[in-house]
Amino acid sequence: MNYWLMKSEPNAFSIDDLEKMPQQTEHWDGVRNYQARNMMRDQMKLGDQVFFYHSNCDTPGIVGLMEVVRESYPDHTAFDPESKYFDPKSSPEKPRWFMVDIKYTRHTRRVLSLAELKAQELLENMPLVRKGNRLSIMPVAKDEWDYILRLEGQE
DNA sequence: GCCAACGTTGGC
DNA sequence: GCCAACGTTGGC
Repeated sequence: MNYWLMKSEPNAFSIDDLEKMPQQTEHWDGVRNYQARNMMRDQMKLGDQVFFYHSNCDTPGIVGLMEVVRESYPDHTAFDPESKYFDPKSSPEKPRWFMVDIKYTRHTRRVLSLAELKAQELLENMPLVRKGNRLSIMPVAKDEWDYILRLEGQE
């Protein structure tokens, strides 16, 4: 099993929005970065566990847990000229962009802020806390995953 | 293939 | 709102 972290701006789509979706499930569309796409397309598997991260907000940080419930398939928003994610270079015959389906598991008991994560020596190798990293999807090592869940239990 | 210009991300 | 860090684009 793999572990991941996925970012979303809560203004656009928050953990609360995900919880309210039918089946508490939504497709993770709009990824337009090749590195992120490749991980999603090639490595995200059914049952993989995912941290939901709120970016570009008052307190950026991990706010919940989710699970991959459908492996990658073409991102149809790329085919829609009305969509802000439209990409004329992607077509149903030759899709360029992909998405997975994600299901809500739970909120974390508290927000694990970026500031708190940055203060953890054991997390210093996470791309998340490294300067200039802009990946919207990134792998999380199992020991990092476990460490963060233990951190959640502390006040 | 190089690289300047430009656009985006995202913390602060 | 600012700006650093990147990624992408396109002229040459």
